[in-house]
Amino acid sequence: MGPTIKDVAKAAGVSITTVSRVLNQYTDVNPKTRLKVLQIVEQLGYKPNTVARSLVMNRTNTIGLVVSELSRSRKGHHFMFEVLCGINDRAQELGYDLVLYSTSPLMQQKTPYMDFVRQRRVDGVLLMGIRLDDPYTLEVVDSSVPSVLIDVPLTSKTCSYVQTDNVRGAQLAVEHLIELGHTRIGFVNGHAQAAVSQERLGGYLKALTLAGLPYDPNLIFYGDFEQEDGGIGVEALLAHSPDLTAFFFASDLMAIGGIRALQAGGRSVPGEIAVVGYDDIDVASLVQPSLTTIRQNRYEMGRTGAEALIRMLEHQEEGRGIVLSPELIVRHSSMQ
Amino acid sequence: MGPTIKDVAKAAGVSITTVSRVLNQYTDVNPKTRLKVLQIVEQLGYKPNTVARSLVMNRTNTIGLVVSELSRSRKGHHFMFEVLCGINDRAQELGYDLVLYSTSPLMQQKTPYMDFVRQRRVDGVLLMGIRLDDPYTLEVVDSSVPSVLIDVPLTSKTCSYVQTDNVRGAQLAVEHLIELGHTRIGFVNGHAQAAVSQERLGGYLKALTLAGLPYDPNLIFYGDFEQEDGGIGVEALLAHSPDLTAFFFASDLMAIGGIRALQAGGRSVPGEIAVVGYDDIDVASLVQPSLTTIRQNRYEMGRTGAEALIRMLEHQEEGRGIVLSPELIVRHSSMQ
DNA sequence: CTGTTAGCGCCTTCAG
DNA sequence: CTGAAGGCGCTAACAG
Repeated sequence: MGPTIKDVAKAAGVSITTVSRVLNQYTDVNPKTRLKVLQIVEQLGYKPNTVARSLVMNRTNTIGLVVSELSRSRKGHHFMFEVLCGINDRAQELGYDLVLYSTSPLMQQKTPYMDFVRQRRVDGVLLMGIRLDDPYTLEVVDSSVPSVLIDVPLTSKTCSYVQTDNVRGAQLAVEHLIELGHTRIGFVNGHAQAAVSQERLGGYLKALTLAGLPYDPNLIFYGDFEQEDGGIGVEALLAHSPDLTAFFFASDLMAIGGIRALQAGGRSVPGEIAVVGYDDIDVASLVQPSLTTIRQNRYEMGRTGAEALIRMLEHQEEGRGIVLSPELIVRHSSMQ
Repeated sequence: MGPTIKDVAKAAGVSITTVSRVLNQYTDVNPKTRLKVLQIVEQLGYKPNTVARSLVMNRTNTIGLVVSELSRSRKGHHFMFEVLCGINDRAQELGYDLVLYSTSPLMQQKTPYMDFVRQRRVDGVLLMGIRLDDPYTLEVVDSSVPSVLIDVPLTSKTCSYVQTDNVRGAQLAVEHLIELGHTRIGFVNGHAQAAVSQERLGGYLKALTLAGLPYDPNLIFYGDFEQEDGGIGVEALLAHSPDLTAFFFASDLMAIGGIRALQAGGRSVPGEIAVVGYDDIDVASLVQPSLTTIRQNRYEMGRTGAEALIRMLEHQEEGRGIVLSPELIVRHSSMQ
């Protein structure tokens, strides 16, 4: 293949050691020698072999991104891609390569987290889309490999997390509905094994409490973030409580499914029923009516996560939680 | 870190070589020895160091995915993510790791393709989102590194491509409109430096010709696949030719932008103007009116691309073009 | 069937 | 300021 450090050394008339010194920014090299070496490097088009370097340095300058069910779930598309972009951009800026892995609960059972990491030789790992009950969740927290969890609020010495403030987000959504005069607000949440679901439930309750509204457990439905779950949730909740005038959904996809079901049932949105979603995916502004929702800065979550990981790697920082702010985006689905 | 092959050898009372033989499925090993070694491997939790292996084998079992402007363009999100999933899944099935890189024309100018590949030590590369006039385009074709282009129909001994039949796709779209009785059909194409744009133009013309309709260059507008380009295109074309009754857009995003502009201008879709898009992104079925479009099986493109690359890698297959079939999806935007 | 011997390309003490 | 020597963990002839 290409020239090696040996070729450079020979052509420059110096030892391999000296070339290595020049390449690694050592200062104790004669300026003339340095220049000569750099010249040859340029001329030969020498590129250091990162594999060899990794072997001796025992670090690869590579971080892994582990995604659960990457291609299975449609809900992921909207959320994950931008996080991925953010991670990728920041990692690249900081000089790290990004390797992608998708897992499933089944695979996680077969291959322990540490085995996985040790074999791939990544310096650190970001994980996204994993649930509280996934095998890796605990392993990640306990392991000695620097890791960052996206949307799972757990920390340890070697484990950080990044998420948007879900309590606050849900609170913003529900307070918005309350301000519009709604008092009977249905909540179609995500599945209970998502950390975000628990937090959003907290925000929903907090908003009710602060407004002095009663908590009615019959107004809550647990779906799986997918579009169809929205419709199912709406019907289930309305069947039991026909007096609902507003719905808060834990994902935009569910909100869209919910709106479709409402419209199919002859109820107009926002005329009779107000709707707020969560995420602000691209579609949110394109559907009719356009969706009032809670925006998460997904790209920034990715960037922040990558940066947090690399700081742990390079400065032995301890794990910590990073919480970004959500934002209420008012559109037509909640207009009076 | 973990145990090395040396530890296994010592514990098993054999030489390193023998352990290596067992690990690499050599047949000339005493069954008893093999068993003993495997036992120790299991017991110690030994995992081979892929970096060391890569160094001596001179191959990393890793493929790169180079994406141009990954996070810049919104148009990419919808298309690229599913291709990515397909690539990732197939690569994983075939035992390869996937490393992600985003480039820009500027970066491509600074770092030649070969330098890039040699430094990262990937065995092969898939490229997506690059334009005909991107620096890498030619380099990829000429280079000795096995590569696969997504949506750029160029081949060489070491370079394959995967795409959906864009001539056919555009033809399906336009023929559908013609069958509905339209004879003055505007075409909002993508930018001319995308290979797909040239081909879709070909399909548009083919459909017209086969139907005996005249070709009017004034009915064609070149956008950049983004939503706003659709609106701009529609207005430009209508200003010149107010008699248009149908539009074909080279992307669903442009189609949505176009529909918005038409509606804002007081023209109903599909009542007065019929619209067909391209891609069948998620949103297509959610907008109002739902979008008639040409579906590309993006996931399959990714899988096929990864597989083609790995076949070149493992069986020294020569580069070839792979063309998948598009499909017309009829929805409301073209209904009479 | 198994061990010995050489590296893969690079970094890093340790002596000059 | 520079070179020689050893080793990272693994594979691959080459002898036995």
